[in-house]
Amino acid sequence: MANIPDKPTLDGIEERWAAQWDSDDTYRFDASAPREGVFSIDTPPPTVSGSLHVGHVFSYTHTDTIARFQRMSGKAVFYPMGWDDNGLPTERRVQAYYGVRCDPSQPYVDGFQPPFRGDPPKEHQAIPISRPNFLELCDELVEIDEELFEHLFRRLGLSVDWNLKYATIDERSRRISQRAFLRNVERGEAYTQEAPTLWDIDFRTAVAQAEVVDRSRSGAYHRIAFAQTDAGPGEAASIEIETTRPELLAACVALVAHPDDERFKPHFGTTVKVPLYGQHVEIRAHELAQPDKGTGIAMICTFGDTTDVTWWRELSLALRVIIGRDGRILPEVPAGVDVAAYESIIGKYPNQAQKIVVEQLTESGNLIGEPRRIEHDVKFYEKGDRPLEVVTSRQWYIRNGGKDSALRAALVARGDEVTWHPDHMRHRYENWVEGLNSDWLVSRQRFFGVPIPVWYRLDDAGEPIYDTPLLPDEADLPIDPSTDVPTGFTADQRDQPGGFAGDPDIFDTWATSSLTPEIAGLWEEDGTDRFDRVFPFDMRPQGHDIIRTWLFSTMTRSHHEFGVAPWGHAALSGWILDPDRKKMGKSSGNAQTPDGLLEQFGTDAVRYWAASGRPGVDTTFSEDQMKVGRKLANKLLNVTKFVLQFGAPSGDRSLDDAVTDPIDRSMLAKLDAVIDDATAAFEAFDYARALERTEAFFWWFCDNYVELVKGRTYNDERPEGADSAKRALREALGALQRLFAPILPFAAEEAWSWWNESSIHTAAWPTPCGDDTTPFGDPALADVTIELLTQVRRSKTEAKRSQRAVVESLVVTAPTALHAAIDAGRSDLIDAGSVLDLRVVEGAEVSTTVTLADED
RNA sequence: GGGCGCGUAGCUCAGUUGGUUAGAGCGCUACCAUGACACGGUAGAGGUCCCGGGUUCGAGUCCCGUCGUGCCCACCA
Repeated sequence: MANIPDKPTLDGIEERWAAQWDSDDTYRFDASAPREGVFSIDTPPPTVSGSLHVGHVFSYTHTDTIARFQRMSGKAVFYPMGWDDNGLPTERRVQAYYGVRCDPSQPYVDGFQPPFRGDPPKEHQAIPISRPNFLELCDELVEIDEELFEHLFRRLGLSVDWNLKYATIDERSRRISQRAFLRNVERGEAYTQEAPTLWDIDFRTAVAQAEVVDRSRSGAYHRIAFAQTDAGPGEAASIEIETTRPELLAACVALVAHPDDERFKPHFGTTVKVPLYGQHVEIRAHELAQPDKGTGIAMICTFGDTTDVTWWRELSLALRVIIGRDGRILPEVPAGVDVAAYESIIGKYPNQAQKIVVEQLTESGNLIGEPRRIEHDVKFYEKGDRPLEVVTSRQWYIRNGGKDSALRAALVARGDEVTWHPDHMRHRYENWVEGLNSDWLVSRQRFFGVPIPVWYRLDDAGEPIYDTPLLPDEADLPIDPSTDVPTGFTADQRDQPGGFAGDPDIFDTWATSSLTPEIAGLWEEDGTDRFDRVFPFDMRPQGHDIIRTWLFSTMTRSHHEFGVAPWGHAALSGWILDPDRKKMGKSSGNAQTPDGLLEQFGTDAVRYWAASGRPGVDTTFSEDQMKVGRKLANKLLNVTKFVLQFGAPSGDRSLDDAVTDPIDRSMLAKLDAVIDDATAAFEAFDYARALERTEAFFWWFCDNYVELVKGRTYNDERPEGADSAKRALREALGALQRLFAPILPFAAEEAWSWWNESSIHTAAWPTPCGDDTTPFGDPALADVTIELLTQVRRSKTEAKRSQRAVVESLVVTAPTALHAAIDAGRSDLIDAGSVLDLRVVEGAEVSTTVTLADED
């Protein structure tokens, strides 16, 4: 065709084809397709917090290969893109970018301009601004970041339908998030409760179990003597405990030992006096106390850790709270605690208070021996910098089986409705669900997020009545209870006794992103039947690190709302490892920028590397693999040019009639097996296997088959043979281009465009030429001739001669059974090997004798 | 402590119901300007499949165990 360039090149094809696909709407979802004709993808909305890294390129490429395969297989592919922009990451980025911080007590400033737009100097003190001003800046920055993300994803060639874009903070997401929550409230699946929870003192918000991580920190065991208040004659006068948190002595409410521990059995029910602070606490028994830990008896404080919470609750202990929401020791002296001693630690952070308390204990003689240094794991918020504290606060929860074994079992069973890729990832899900010990805490004391859509009546004293929250009508969603007024009230009743108050909190990010199927699928949005056409989704792609958060929370919401799993397949991507086998990430400072890689190697080359990582397997970052991908894409262009150059076969015959040469039929039979394998692999979400099979065949095709038959295509004296080869070459080429299209969308489209009118990405997925009952040819036949060709090549290489060197005589020894096969490739072998004389003789083993002509 | 992976050529990895002489790419070595491709081509060297048992006619593949390595969870007085 006329469109073949003289010099095929990969340079610039990304911009050209991305623009073409955009203007042609190549990837637009057919909204009229029936459910069974749809392949729907619950795309992970990336956190928009500044920059993309190689991990994004890796996992999004995997999904895209599946999307492209399904599209070519005839499905209407529903492939949306969302931005997860609500929540803490955005707040943090806004603070860092503009040099501000949110202070809800500040008044709104109309037309506020931040002091900086990007990179405030280090010494800059963040200026406090009102919540509405802060939210405006969030909206502004999110828009900038989202443009960068979209640009990269387009450059990466994702076949997303960009008309299906959403953001987790946009109006639709807020409406759906609030609607789903209100349904949970109505059905009793969501509830509010005042209880001790893990609390980040810097972000000043509660955090959920799923967001807690352990980090190793150094600490010390302090052995402390508690005086017994009612020791009998001759008994030890004190009981010693060990603790890593002596600063919590003032919060001590009991000591606890195991009920079977003979050492302490006599003391259960007696009391001791807490050093320094003087409060009397009882010695209690509880199964959770471990005889082999420390001295075998522990102090219970309200609250040092989550075990304390359990003890406090189950033993019905008193409450002595000393740590405030800002992490400092509270000014109020707890009941029974010595005022003078307590005053010395008021206002201190725990680590500061610990120093003071240890000094005081040393002076008082209650510290036994030297503190013993240890390394131990401490709970942190995954985004936080200081250890979590336990703070009592009122929060909203959604039931997730953490406190209900029947629900837990039901959610585990939902996991069985999903096909996991790879299968072993299901264990991570089950493991997590079975290990839950609390409900899902969804409220956060933050600013940029979906508001919790409830108000509370205030009693005559102005205290909220939490038991009967005031709920909005669904028709009014989304609402913001801090500005909207509940039905039956007027704005001037806000925060007045007898009036109402809005819930000040927002939802955690996961509470909204757990609804991505509903958001992308327009669940119960007016004027659309979209949801019925896409839900349950076919595919949920995501990283295995967020099984416990995103995957599980989505499952929970779908279980409550619809009673089904939200997708049929969950495809888990692995990590990127740097060459030292460590996880690559921003934190380790070794992340390559995706833009740089795409620029340096080309998109297809980077995608090739990504697609060579097996599903769910951690994959080494490898520029070498990208070079291989570059080479492959380049080869695809060049072999296309070469094959098309031969021209089309004459006549208009069927494939079966046109391809007469057994060697050609053998090649196409081999191709059939590849098509079958690649198709099965893609259907099973194994893009890597599909690529591997296709690639292996492709190189065999280029290096052996094309070399073998090219002489025949030039041979005007054998038009039948030439036509057979040309037809077979084109058949294989078209199939190969389509097999590669999901992985190398740009090179495949470029090569395809030289001889086809419409996009390869909407072309039909290739099907085999033959079938099981009537194979198109004998796949092994061509191998016989190619083995002989290889031996001829070897002779030339060993003689250090050019492959073009003339073979004066080639004598092939082979058993009679192979003679027919050798004969089938005889003329091709003579052409490809530059053989003057070929003789075949009978012999048990295959061997060749090659006699090269002298050099000129 | 519990769960789940992984250990095959110098490197990165395939190896699908157990079956002739264990594969690929990169790298390495030697060679080749041959009708598209030097971002090319041809060929070569290179492996006690972590180790030890067992099942089997036959084990890289199945079973048991050891070691190494990674992730998740629990415990963290």
